[in-house]
Amino acid sequence: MITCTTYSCQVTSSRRSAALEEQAGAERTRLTRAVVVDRALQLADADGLEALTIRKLATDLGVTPMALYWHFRSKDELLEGLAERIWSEIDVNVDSAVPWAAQLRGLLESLLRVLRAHPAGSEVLLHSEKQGEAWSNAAEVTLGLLRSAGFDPDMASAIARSTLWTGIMLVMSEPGAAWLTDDERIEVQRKKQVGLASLPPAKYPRLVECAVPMTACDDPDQHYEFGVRLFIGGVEAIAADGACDHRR
Amino acid sequence: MITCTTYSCQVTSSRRSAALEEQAGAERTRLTRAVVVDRALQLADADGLEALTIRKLATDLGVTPMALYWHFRSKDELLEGLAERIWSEIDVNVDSAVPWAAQLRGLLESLLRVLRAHPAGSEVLLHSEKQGEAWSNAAEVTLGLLRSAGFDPDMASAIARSTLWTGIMLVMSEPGAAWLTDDERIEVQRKKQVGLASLPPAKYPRLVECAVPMTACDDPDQHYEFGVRLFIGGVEAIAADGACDHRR
DNA sequence: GACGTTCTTATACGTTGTATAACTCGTCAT
DNA sequence: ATGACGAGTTATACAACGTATAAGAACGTC
Repeated sequence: MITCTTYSCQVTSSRRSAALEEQAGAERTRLTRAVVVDRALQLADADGLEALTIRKLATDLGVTPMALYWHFRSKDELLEGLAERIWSEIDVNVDSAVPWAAQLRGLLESLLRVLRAHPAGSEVLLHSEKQGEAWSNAAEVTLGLLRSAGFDPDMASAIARSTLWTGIMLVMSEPGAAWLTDDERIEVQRKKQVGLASLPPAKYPRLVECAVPMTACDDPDQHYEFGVRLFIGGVEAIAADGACDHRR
Repeated sequence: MITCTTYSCQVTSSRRSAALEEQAGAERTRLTRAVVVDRALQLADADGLEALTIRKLATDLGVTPMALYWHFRSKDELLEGLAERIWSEIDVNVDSAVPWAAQLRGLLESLLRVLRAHPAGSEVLLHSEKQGEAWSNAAEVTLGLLRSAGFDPDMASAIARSTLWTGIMLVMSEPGAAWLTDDERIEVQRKKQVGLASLPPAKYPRLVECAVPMTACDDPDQHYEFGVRLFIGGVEAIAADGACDHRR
């Protein structure tokens, strides 16, 4: 019996033919949580999180949509899997010899590296519940270095949470619309620029003046360096400021 | 002729009866962009942005879903309307007599007031294109005070953008799941707390120790005050630090 | 071979955004 | 008054989505 659906055409009564396996470069290895998460992350990174649908993911894996529901109770659970996967990529090895601020900066930069490598990453983390093992590891390390620095649990928690959110925010706020071709992105930026630049200068002198730096970003690294300095500077200011909050 | 659909029952051949207008407290005033945006914001704030659907909004207004498409080309355009509406609520009157840092703090706090008043606000702004008039006003004021403080256009733009994103982030990162009843929210928090507290203390000493402050937030104001201090502190640090960036 | 567990498929339902075309109604020129 | 016209609304339909349900295939163990 041959079933031919919109998802894929494959022989189901006997071993799948090698020819069919090759088609579309579809791997016919058994499905696994890890395999599904991998492919899902690739898809989301390539076309945006909102383009990641169960059906597309399934056809991409050469499988029926419902096949995924054996491995994940729901799409939300899959997204949790994505989040955990992303957390697991961040490098939590810190050099405990350097000052605590440098350690914290290292963690934030590691987070930024991962999120920049995964265009869909920030949005995934944004909606995740944050309670898996990989998250726990990252949180533990962060809290550890802050507690060792002398912050009390309340302050350490607040700073740790802020670190995560700062990372997410920095990536999402990088000027330049996400997942468009480079040409399209540049075009969109240009359009926004002229939009600002052609505002009435009498009413919006500053906005007109800053049309370019408000919309574009010649060097992304600069954007991130600014953000990291802002955050670390703030934390140091708080550390110096509230000496009473410092008691362990 | 009487048409009776799932959306509403109303006499269409003659003037609508007063009795029908009263039902469900439905206002039968002519639809307007402003009216639609108003109701949409109410709906989104009440049940969450993902609960705001064209169909629900339409029945809520006592109208067919497609009626909304006369006033908005698409749902995205409606969301842009929501964003503009939210921007228009923020108070951009700053006391130019006080130091620039205090002015900036005032703007951020104004933004926070609005976003805290609109539970759906942060998510709306997160996806908005930010190019309406209300946005321009806010951006102009922010850039103005920063330029007057002596920051060059690049730095002023970076700080202005950061201010917005900090506001969004602070609201989204307030511990406590959104749009649940208070009881449910407390229950969810308790569940997360025990989840952390019951982790192996040998492997996660800090996380166990900080289980409560990492998940709960006795006083939200404290969370926001911390965030604002962190941000302003960072900006001041940058201002003091890079004296070379200070040339106007 | 028979069987139970593990995985996959087939089919179907309800909900979403919205394209298309028809319809209603107030306004105004005739 | 009346016919035309455009602003505003409705009726109907479609494709895509997440997923419930039940049936089927594959495979390790006896």
